[in-house]
Amino acid sequence: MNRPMRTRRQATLASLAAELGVSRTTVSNAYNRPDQLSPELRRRVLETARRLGYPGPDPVARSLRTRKAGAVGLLLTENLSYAFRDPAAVGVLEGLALACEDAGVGLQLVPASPGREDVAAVHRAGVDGFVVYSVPDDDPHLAAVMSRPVPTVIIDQPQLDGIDRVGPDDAAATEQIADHLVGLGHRQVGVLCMRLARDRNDGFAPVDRQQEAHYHVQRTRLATLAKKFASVGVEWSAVPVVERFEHTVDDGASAARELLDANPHVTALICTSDILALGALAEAGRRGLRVPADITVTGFDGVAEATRAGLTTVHQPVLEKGKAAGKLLLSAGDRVAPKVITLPTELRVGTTSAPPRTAEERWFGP
Amino acid sequence: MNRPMRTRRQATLASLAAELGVSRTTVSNAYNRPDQLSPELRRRVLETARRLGYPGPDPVARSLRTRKAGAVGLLLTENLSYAFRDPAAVGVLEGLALACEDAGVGLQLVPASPGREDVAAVHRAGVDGFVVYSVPDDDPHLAAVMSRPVPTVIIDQPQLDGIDRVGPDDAAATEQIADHLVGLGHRQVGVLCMRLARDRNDGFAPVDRQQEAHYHVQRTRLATLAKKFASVGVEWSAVPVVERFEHTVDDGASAARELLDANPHVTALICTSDILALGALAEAGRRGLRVPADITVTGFDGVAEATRAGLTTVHQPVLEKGKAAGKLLLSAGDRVAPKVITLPTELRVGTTSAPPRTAEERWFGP
DNA sequence: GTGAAAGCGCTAACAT
DNA sequence: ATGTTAGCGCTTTCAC
Repeated sequence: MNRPMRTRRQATLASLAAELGVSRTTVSNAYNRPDQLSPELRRRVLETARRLGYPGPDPVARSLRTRKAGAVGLLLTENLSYAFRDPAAVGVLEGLALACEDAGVGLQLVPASPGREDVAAVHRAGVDGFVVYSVPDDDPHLAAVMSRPVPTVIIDQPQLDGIDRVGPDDAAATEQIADHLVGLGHRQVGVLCMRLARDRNDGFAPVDRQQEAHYHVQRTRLATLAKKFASVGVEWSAVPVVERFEHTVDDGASAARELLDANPHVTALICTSDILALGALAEAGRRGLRVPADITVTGFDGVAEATRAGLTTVHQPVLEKGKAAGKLLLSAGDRVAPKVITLPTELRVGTTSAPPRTAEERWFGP
Repeated sequence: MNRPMRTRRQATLASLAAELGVSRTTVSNAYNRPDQLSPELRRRVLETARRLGYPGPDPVARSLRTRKAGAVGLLLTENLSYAFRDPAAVGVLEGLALACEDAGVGLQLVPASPGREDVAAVHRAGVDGFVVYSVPDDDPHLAAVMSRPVPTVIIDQPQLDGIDRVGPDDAAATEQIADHLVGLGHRQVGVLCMRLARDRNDGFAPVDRQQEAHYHVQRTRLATLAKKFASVGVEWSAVPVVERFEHTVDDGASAARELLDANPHVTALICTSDILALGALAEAGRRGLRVPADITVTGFDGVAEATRAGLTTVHQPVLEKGKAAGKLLLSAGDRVAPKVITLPTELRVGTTSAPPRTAEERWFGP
């Protein structure tokens, strides 16, 4: 199994053909169309190839000629460490990888961290299409992807005219949660949300920042909450919304702390992701608040760990989302009109939501 | 942001040059070496490019010319669903992705499921090198990778002469666990291990199968256990070893069940992975066995979930493993002799290991 | 069943 | 600062 280190290929299809005294076509056929030449000749070709150390047709040259790279790119403008630690993201990745494997094409993670403004990697990626997963609408990498003449499908966000997209109906999903909370009687609520824009803002997010959010998913969820609560007389501009740039359980906890320190009378913490909610749960415990007796906490996504924790949340099928995106991309040639796939969501009421305590209960115990 | 659907590029560097009345070099320079031409001319080039819908130099053609694909391939001969559900594997993937991102190169998952004998995807992948993660030594995809004239580094297994490798010292790590168990006084032990070969065998693995295992990691761990326990008088051929093809918590549980049904007197369950150990823990609970009072359970890997469960295990730095592999691969040009990186492991004694109960205790309670 | 011709689209010496 | 030349290694009609 030993292998010499060489940086330059020594044998090519042409040199092999010369050595054998046959045409390049024949050698090419030996690899790509075995039925196009006699078994005996093919055997000879392959045998000579081994002797000369010819590793078979160069994939890049082949791709140039056939105009197929045999891979799709994945653009993920998130810190990889967070992406791989978020079960929802891992689920999407798994589904996408599955779809690619089924089709026998590679899945290439394109290097594009949020900080790096360098978009060259997108231009250099030898892929037949892109899947873009949850990036802000003003991301330069996204613009680079859009400038490439290959099919693209976007997962979750942003929503772009004429571009295939797969994602849940965020407004409807958020309504499910909001209705649940409103029904329970919550009026003094607080919100923990993910990054709203590319600039870092760990703290309260005023209404204008909410409305101008470059992450469509967060914008929609907040807007829907605002609408729902306004409809029962809650003045949204008075509702505390705490934003976190990073998406970790610890950030969820610190956000909850910040919110509760400033608004101790809040009866429900609405989180725009399970990860943040898990952190909120931890912080509630730390403060000696019982969930749901003293405070209600809800999440979003329905990841396994949240289910185990009994979190009230809206579940969305993340694996299916990745799979659907992959399939959509790989069948892009067959279509002409852009396609949007909306995935079903389901409210899962767990053990972290209940009616708010009354004022008396709050002072004198249940 | 709308974009026409076209499958064939309409403008090329050459046609753009013609339109502008300049040479192709100049256009190329406009993209790749801005300092090689006047800002004014460059502006004109880019402007005309936009007008003609020229998306910039074709990545594949550029790769052919420069002999750089700008991506590395990852060969993972495991069912993706299991790979993405194993925290250790996800950690490796993350580390590798991080290293690639740092270097600005893509990371391509090469489609190669265990079942699929089709090796073509390996030949078609336009990559500058491969990382191979934990595959059996007789895997046809591995052979295909080795036949390609690009640098390769292997994570964990197999060990191949002349090939870069990064992994823990499995023998030493296993000794740490074995010493711990032997020291506690365990002599009647059972083992739960992962797949030993490409053929499915969910059940007991006789000694010869253990010794002929195509997965070097499992082979080493079993051999080391055999040696250690033999040294204190335990007849290894009498030690039950249960193998599982799939690597899930449920499979760990069912393996534990199978083992304990046949060998109820076993005082310790040694698992060759945390995932299997987590399953064993669950099964112990189901049978009403207290851990560690009634039975000791140990794992291998030291993933976060195992730590949370208090599992006694050997920790290995999975993230660093992936990172190291990536760096090694990306610096392969600088070296001539193959390099092997051995990562440190650390015994982490948790709350799942204790001395075995004596015979009396077993009958009359503690 | 086999070969000749014609590029795929680009970059990198090396001139000028 | 810009152009000329010479391929990178391969596949694919289309003849024979």
